[in-house]
Amino acid sequence: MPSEFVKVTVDTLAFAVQQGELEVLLVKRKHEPFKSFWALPGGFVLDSDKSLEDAASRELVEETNISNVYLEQLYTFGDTGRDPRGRVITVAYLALLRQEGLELRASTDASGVAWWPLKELPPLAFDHEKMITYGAQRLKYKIEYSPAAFKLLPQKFTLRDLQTVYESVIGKSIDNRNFRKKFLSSGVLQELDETSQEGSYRPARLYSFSEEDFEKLPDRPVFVF
Amino acid sequence: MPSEFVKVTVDTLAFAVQQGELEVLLVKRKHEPFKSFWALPGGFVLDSDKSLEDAASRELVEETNISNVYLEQLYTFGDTGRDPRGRVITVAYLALLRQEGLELRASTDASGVAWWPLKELPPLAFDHEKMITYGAQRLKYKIEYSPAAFKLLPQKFTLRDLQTVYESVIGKSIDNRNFRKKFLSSGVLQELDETSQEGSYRPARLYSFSEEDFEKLPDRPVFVF
DNA sequence: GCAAAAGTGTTAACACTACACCCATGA
DNA sequence: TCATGGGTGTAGTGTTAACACTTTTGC
Repeated sequence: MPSEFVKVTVDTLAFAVQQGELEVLLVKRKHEPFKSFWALPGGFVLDSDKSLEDAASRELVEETNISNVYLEQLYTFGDTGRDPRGRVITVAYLALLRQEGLELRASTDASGVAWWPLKELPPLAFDHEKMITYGAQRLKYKIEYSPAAFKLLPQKFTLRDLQTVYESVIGKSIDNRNFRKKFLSSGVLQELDETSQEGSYRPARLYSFSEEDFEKLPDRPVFVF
Repeated sequence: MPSEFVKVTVDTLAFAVQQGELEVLLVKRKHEPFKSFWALPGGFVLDSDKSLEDAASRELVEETNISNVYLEQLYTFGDTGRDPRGRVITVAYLALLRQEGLELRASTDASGVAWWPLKELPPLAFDHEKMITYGAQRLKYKIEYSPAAFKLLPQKFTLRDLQTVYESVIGKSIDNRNFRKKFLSSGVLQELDETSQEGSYRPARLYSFSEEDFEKLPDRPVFVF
């Protein structure tokens, strides 16, 4: 076989925030190598995949039963020595999900599928720990200049929910008055006529994110550093 | 051959600013497909390449004689139909260069190597025009929040040089008083005891970029949108 | 009326924008 | 002395950070 042929896989880093914790979706491997280690869902790119994103999407459905998610290319890992079986180049994708309503189901190739808090990851297959560290870092930047946070929330959410997402992702607490002011004046939130009732205390107003209003925002100023 | 084996190439988008114009480095193809079209320098990843970046670096030397450049991964293109010969996945790299002092030399596989202004690109092979458009956009963002501009300049440069780089990349003119204020107060420039003499007018002070001072800057504030 | 989380305003420091003229040099 | 690009300051506006108490609800 000519040496320029290599194996290419796509792996997906699916993140979600649950109870104020940033979590990532992992599957438990049933076969060697790294049998019974946890790993990112993913697999080989096939000729039938029209695009790399299609391949990632197909693997995500097969291995976790999650479909119809927003995927964004993260990085391509291609150092030698990543896989004991030989050179494998992996294109990593980022997915941002709301956990509620998902029905995880492991494929027959896996002995489990589960959300893991980033702070308590199990031993991982291949270089997947490095990949997750990289992805979490990218998400941290991304949430600051893009509306990524809203992909981690249901359509209707409270300002507290939104703040919790930011705090989980960036790993710091934020002043709630400044946070609310910022978002209420940003023009990307629509105040709904509904409240959420979570306990025996004051109900919180619900908001939704307005994609159209976000697009209308002027470009940010030059020279941010 | 099992279908999960595919061909992978690395292509490099090498940018430089010359006379206030953002330019990209291209090579003229000697062979089919796209014979005599201009294309990005690049080629197949080999087993002997320890990393994708090594592969990009090796190809850049082979095809243009440029070595020792800073490379950064840009994006991986993998749709079907990119290459008439079959599925090819391409990992694109970004290189930021100063043109001065480079000795371009085409490989025997190419019939030319040259810098082309982004505004006057020739017809390009494969989907390379799309790749260049994407790379230019990324550079535009990148220059705003990172010290990328300094990679496009010699070690010693005038504030006018720096401003020209910014203006070429973002495609807009900038108020020179505000620009100077911004950078002089940013703490990343070191004023040198030298001036540059370019014509029969006032010589301009030279500065250098201080990587260490840049690293010392505090993290930018949260929520930039 | 108590427990729990929702919601609210002001001030001071800093950063950004807009804008037009004088300065230093070589020829 | 002139032509050329180098270099400078200020006022107004907007943005951010710091900071603590009142309100609403169910029980």
